[in-house]
Amino acid sequence: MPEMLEVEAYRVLLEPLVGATVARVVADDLVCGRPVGRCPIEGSTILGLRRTGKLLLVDTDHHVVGLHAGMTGSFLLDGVSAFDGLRYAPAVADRRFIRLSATMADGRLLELHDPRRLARVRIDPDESVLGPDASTISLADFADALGVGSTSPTPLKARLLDQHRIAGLGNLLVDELCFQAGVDPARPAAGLSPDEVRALRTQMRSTLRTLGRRGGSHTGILQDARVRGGTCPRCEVTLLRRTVGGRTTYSCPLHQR
DNA sequence: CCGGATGTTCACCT
DNA sequence: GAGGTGAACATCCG
Repeated sequence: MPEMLEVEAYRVLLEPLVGATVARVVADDLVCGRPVGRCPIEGSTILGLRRTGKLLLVDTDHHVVGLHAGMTGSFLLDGVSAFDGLRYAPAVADRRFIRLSATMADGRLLELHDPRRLARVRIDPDESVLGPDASTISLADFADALGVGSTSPTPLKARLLDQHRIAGLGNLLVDELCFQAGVDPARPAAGLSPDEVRALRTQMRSTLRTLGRRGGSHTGILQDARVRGGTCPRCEVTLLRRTVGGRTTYSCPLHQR
């Protein structure tokens, strides 16, 4: 599930916890791994919730807690998921996969559900390793992140997925945005013209806004065609299926150049 | 049974 | 140093 749109939904879900004091944290090896000793978050008061890219940041009066949902993690507040009522609701009901429970002093309950155990919880994470958030990155920083003008052969998609350069985009969002922008994700990012860079950023913002409203990363126009032999929603030709930037990539051979 | 999946990290190559 | 590849994590789905 989680690319930045889903993580933003988690942030909104958990926002009401601002002001709450954490009474008790029960977790497996994700956080406060030692069986003996207290979790350093117990007794802390939540001051705010932020997000950079796919990282959800909980500011408390003692520490910052970094919550990363990995590939299959989602959060529940008093049993309610951020996706309840939405079209695409991950199965979050299986209690076997609750990896962390945090009880507030007022009785409210925050839980992390994560079948594949790819989620991570970090105390005082190093936020400086993340690039600017994709939804707010400036044009200059965007061009910088792509390495425009350099001689690097690295494909556009690899640059867009690189969380150190731009934070928040995942495999689905990148394919969707390259499709919408009509750009081949395998092209060297460094070779994009200034006009293309500007257009790509505009498309990125619009894709994030549209899919965010619609319900997440998997609500793009390309989503249903992301199968072997899938056809372009515009041209009807068979989509290209390749590995680009280490991830399975679908693109249209005709209108993405 | 096998392959692949929305993510990250690390070892190991070129 | 820069990139790429494959494995690992644990589970589900086609």
